[in-house]
Amino acid sequence: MSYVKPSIPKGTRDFVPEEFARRKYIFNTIENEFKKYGYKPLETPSMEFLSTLTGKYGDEGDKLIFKILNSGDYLSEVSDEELTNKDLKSLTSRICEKALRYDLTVPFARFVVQHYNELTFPFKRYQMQPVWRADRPQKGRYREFYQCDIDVIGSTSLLNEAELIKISDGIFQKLHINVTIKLNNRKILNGIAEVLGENEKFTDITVALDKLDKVGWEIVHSELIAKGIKPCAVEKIALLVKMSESPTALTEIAEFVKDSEIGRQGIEELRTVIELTSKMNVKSQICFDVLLARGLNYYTGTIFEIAAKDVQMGSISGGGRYDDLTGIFGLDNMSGVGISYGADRIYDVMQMLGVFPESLNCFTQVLFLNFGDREVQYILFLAEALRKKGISTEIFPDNAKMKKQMSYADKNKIPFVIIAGENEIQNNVFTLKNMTTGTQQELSFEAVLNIFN
RNA sequence: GUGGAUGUAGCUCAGUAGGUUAGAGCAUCAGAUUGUGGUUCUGAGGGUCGUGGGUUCGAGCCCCAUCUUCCACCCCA
Repeated sequence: MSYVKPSIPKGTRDFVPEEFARRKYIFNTIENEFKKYGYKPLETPSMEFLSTLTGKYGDEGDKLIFKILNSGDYLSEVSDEELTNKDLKSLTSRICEKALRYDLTVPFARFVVQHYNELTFPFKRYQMQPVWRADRPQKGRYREFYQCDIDVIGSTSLLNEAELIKISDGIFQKLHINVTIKLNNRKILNGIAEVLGENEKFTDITVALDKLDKVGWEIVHSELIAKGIKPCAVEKIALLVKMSESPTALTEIAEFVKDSEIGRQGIEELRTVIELTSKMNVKSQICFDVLLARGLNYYTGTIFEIAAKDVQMGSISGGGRYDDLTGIFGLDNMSGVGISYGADRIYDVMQMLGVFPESLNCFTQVLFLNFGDREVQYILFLAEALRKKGISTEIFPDNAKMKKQMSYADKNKIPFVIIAGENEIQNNVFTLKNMTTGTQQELSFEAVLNIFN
């Protein structure tokens, strides 16, 4: 008989009960914080039309979208000519009309436009669902992973930005992760490009600068030259890099872009956001970083990125303001701002830091040992009474050896075991054993219930 | 998509220069202990050495391909 070796696709994972509990803890913490600020839940389907997703994430992003083959005879409409030409772009659009979502923001934009008439603006929503990327997996990078997004759309107020920072701060405080919240504004970057006289090379410059801390100035320098940036502009960029490390970076950059209208606007916005958060009792470190660019090309204003301080891991959170994401679906003047938390990376970080509460390993509170049919009759009422009080209670299903049953309790980290055999029935009591201390006592029905108050 | 490493029991790994029946620890199961787990002792089960080819009298070890996982780049959560 032949069988397939059980395995799952690259970059996907099973979550065992203990992992699930820890993940749930992260989701709950995040969700509670979202709710506090009046964000409402939303879920969208795993798949969207491929046309909804393509063109939103840049060329690199488009390549990473998982496509879904049409059902049925999906080649019947395709001509032999198209097949032999092997033009992937036109061919995939013919045989794949659906794709797995790549993030939660674009489906959200689609949702807002589609349900425009039913929504009240500003609309605040949160969404915690898996997304899929055909990336090559590595540390902190999966092909299926969960994002927790909040967005507010239909408001240009910078109070939203400040609130998102405060929410992030609250979440990471609760999860015991020390973070740096990096802040920048796309308008400042636009202003810089304008001042440099390199408007059309804007993306090239920001992308090159974004990896400065990783690869160093030498490599960034040669990349800028290679992209055809004028030498005098490259010199100014070098100056900019120096400024970025200065404690008075904001003032210096403000001076640098003072001749650019949009640049000044960016500085103004950034100052407002920082001013607002300063009154919100934010504990995490907030820092302005001109070099922060972020790839997703729909951002137009504030951009955020959050990284854990004490461990080596890519950013665990990122987001920004987008002025025209709904435009592509036919709805203009709908500015939004949002941030996305990567649950899986947060999990990895917490695991490395060892900051998960110990209590998450405990599922069942009480285990009744099983000594046979008559004894089970005797414990049924107590088990029911405990469950009624909300205590997770198990009755061992088989009349197995006591050693096996005790061992089951031990392995499952069940803190209490109730032993009720012939002796207990005769005296109308229950023996309650505390598995942590190893002590046990005989108690009446009511006395047991009182212990679990 | 580019470059580099990796793959031996459920897990972590040994495996000497290619040579008979591939090992250990942990985990699992059973017993020591017929109403007491976590410690200890004894024993047992479990591997077509990632997969497919090739070289060789002979391959876990050498060669090729392929897949997996990991790391860096690209990009990102």
